[in-house]
Amino acid sequence: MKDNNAKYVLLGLLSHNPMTGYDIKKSVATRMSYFWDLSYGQIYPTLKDLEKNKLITKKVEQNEKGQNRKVYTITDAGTKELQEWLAKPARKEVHKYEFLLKLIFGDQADFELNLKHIEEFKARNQRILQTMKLFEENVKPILNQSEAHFYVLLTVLLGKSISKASVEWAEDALKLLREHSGGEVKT
Amino acid sequence: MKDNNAKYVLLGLLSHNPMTGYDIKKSVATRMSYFWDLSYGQIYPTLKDLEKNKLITKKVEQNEKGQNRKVYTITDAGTKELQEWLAKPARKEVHKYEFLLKLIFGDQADFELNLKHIEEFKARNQRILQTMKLFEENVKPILNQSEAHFYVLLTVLLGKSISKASVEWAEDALKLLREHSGGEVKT
DNA sequence: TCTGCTATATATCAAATTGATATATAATTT
DNA sequence: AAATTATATATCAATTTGATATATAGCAGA
Repeated sequence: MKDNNAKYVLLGLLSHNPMTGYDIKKSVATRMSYFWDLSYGQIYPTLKDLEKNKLITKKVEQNEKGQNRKVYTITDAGTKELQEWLAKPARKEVHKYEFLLKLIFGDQADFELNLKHIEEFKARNQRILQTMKLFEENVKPILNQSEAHFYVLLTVLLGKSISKASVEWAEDALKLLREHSGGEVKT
Repeated sequence: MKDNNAKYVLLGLLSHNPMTGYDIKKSVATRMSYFWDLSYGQIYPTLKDLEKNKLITKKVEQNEKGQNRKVYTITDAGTKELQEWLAKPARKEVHKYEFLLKLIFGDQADFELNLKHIEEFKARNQRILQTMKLFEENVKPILNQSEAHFYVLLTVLLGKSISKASVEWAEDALKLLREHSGGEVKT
């Protein structure tokens, strides 16, 4: 079977709770919003694939009201596969900062435009920072309830640190840019 | 023609200097290493496409020794297209932290494994931090030589801030993890 | 000298991913 | 009553990735 990260995200999440594809999408979009993303185009085919290979099992919940929910549960083989993957070294981080792509060509644009890109980046990171602080507050009181919470906290703390550093950079960059553009050169 | 970021990376780089596809690959891999990546599979087809649409022009350098170099130069239409793109708001940042994917399922692994993932992340970021410091030192003395250098500096400063924050997080996380695993619970 | 390694340079392609869209129903808001 | 949001599954064209193929030059070391 194909060996992509999506496979292990699903196994990992299902190792905590049985879930539907829709649940998984939501889970990734909240818990992992800072550092990962999965589309339905990855989730549903991968669920099929995992089931075919007996790493998870499907149970169709007959629901009178609404769509039938297909709830997936991890198997022992699935748990083993997950643990083997966890033992392998991680690949290096991948980043895409589209705004830096625009900023690095800032000499081709005018001052206000460059300011705007930085300000929008700052605003995005302020929102993320707030979210991370909220997550932190929510997880800290329930740390003792489950071993898994501790690891969620670690990931949240990285998101918090980086978004904070990003906001601080933005403030410095705005200052530097204003000096660079506005400041007359003194004798 | 297709409208992807690769197109604008090429136009942006060619707005500074005429280059070959190979030069572009190297340029992205150094200047932009922190925040963007382009494969040959994007570069060569996009160069063809840009030339067909007269946003760049090709000049084949007849080289007795070695392969012929195809040097591309941006046109006025290309410059205009670049500037229009620069004026549009940037999309939000995309991150992939594979090690966090492993760490967030840390309850399924053992202590040493989780430590190892954090340590490797720390090492990666220490290397990046050093590179960014080097870039900073190299660019600062030549800031007055070209307007473009100032914008490169801004991007380098963000890479520096974030890799520094990442190293610091790693140190805190290692401490927290050791406490979490090793510390006996007191009355 | 020749062997292997690195650098220059262009090019392609299978496999994976993205982002959008389609379908259907329930619940909630206006 | 209509519109919007939420739940839930599914597909697919377009794009991106990562690897590989091809060819030549230059250099280090055995």
